[in-house]
Amino acid sequence: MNKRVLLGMSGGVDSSVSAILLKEKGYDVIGINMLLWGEDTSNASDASKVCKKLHIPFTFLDLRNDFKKFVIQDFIVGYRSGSTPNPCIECNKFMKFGLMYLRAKELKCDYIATGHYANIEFDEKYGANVLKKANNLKKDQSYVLYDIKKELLNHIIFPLGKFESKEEIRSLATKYGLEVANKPDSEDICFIQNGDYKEFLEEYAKFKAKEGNIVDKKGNVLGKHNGLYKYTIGQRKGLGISNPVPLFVIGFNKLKNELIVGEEKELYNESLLASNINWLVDNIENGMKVEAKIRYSAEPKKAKLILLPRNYARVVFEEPQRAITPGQSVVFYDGDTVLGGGRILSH
RNA sequence: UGGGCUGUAGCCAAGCGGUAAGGCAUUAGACUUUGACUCUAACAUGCGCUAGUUCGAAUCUAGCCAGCCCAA
Repeated sequence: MNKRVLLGMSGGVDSSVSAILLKEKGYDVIGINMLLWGEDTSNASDASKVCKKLHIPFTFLDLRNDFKKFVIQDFIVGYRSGSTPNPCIECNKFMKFGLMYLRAKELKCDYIATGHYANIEFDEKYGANVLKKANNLKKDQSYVLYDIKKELLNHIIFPLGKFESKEEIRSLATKYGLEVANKPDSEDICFIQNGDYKEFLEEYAKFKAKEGNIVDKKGNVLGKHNGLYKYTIGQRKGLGISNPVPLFVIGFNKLKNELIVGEEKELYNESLLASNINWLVDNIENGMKVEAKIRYSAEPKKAKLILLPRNYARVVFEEPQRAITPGQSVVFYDGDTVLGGGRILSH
């Protein structure tokens, strides 16, 4: 009997091609579309059309309440506390590799699959299935997957992980006559339509712009800001201060409602403290050397890992890192293998 | 109303007779399944105003205006 797979389908090219690939490999595929936000069901109907074309069953899940509870709440709380959250990580943890997995078990599926760019392979060194970077490093999404449960690694398939280019995937979609072949890649935060997260916070979470001072490290007032949530560490745009050299946000003072700015060199720090560490492999040792990646689009950098109680860790880099930002995640790699990661609390 | 200094884009600022550097800010693209960073492009027919000298003036001269400083 064929193995059964529940495939998350966004209605885009990637997940649609994933359906083809799984089917070709002989899996019994069930397509599922999850509505996370808003009223727009066009993606669901795109996904449904693809399933129809490929003769696979299609199912639908309205997860909007859970999405609000797990992802949106975290996003809002993050900004309220002056940090910069990454909602994609929460979404993967709770939605795609949380609730969708539960649904898969209900449907008696052996695996779940998504169109993420990452690989899962058995690795001798760790004696288990591990999460690895995608072959196409430009599209690699292993970073946003570090917070899933380790046990799931035995039940996930990423059909696109081995592809070297997006073009191959699009041409496969064309070859099979999928209408979605030329849909643009999705970008930006999915629940924020016009790309303006500040507006979202103001309208949905009732954030109010509260004016305060922009100061340097010594406390000299350099200008005014209009709401700390509009800024993140390392940000340069939108300060409105004339200065011989560019100024960047280097910190916040929540109590005084002050934005602290400084020159680029002041953005560098050589260690960070992270909490809520999730491990995807077993053999982690205190003091071990890893490569640590501090944001989605950063290069992993050599660092030493110091394990602390209660799932905290300190990460000490060989070279100072630019703009270590509370709320973002640090993900640990051993070459291509994701060891785990956690949330940055401070530098 | 004696003396001195300054006046170049939203801000800072170079130029000191040969036809307006640069930085910040801003805007538009690129990059990107987070926020940022980064990259590319755009941004003063005009240099406080008016007259003059000159083939040619932001640059020299005169007057005026504005601001600052020193002395009364």
